[in-house]
Order: sequence, then structure tokens, then C-alpha cells
Amino acid sequence: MAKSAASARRFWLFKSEPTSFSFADLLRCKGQRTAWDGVRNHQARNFLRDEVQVGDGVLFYHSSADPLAIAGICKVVRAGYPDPSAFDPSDDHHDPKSDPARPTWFVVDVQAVTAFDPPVLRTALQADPALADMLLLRRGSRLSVQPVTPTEWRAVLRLANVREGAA
DNA sequence: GCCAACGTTGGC
DNA sequence: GCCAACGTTGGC
Repeated sequence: MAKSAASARRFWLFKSEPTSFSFADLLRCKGQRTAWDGVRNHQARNFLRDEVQVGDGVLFYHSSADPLAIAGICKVVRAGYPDPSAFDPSDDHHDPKSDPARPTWFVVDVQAVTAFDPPVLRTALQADPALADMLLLRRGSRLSVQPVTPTEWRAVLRLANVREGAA
């Protein structure tokens, strides 16, 4: 039986500054999983709340870093739920305007799948014709949760020498 | 350090 | 609703 479009696995790219939270940090988390919290942009929030589903693949990108690179792959292990950090006055991402009864901000949980060794450098992405239209590479692209096409996903795995079955 | 690209804020 | 000022992101 053919898979319905609604259940097809989708792919994403999540950005993180490694000085704040790196792929190595994720590997040190219990169960190598964590809530992807602190997203405070409405477009990214909409993806987390409405689109990202359990089983989806995630490219973990290190932004504002040296080197700029995709550090590895995660998978989504829990779909969108309210971001607890928004309700925590001691958290850097606290948002007093977010009402627990009607939360503004959302997270998903991700779990590490594979570290890229070596990481796939931004320069390698830029050199790959299959990635010419990748959102990440567009000038001024700031979206911290962004969709990745299946073609782009496969191209990144190829650059990383990771078999698709392993991701 | 520079600058493009946004997003937010606040006066009107 | 409009828009200027300002702040942030993030690559170069």
C-alpha cells in the first residue's frame, strides 16, 4: 500500500550556536536527547508546533561558529508541545507574555542519530549544485528551524558519506 | 568590524 | 495602519 502524503517523513535543519548548545552537548544528554527549546521566532515556532513530526530527520547546523558546518543528524522523538523555558523566570528565554493556558512558544524533542565525522562544512554545501537552492545558503537567511527537501537531505548524506539507511 | 536582512517597538 | 528607530542574527 502506498504511503499517504500526510505520513511521509519530512526533513528539517535546526540551527544552534555551538557555544550555546553543540552536537557534542546533545551526545552528552541523557538518552542523547533533549527538548529543542528557546526558539523565539514565530515562523520557526509554527514549524515546531504544526509541522515537525515524530520520525522526521533533522540536520544539526552549527551557526556563528568556526567552522560553520552540519555536525550531525538527529531524529524527532516527540512532536510539538509548549516550551517550558518560556514559563521559567530564571531562564534566559523566559517570556512573561507566554500564558501557560495559551502558550506562545513550542519545542520538539530530538535524539542524536549520527555525528558527521568530519562535519559537513558550509563551504562544501555551497559547492554542491544539488544544494544551490538550500534555504540555509540564501543570503540573509535567519530562520532557525527550516524545511529541507528530500533531495537536499540525500545530498547532505552523500557529502557526509552516511548511508541513507543509517539516517 | 561590517553589513544585509529581518523582527520588534513605539510614536503618531 | 504606517513608519522610523533600534536590536538581533549570522555570514563574510
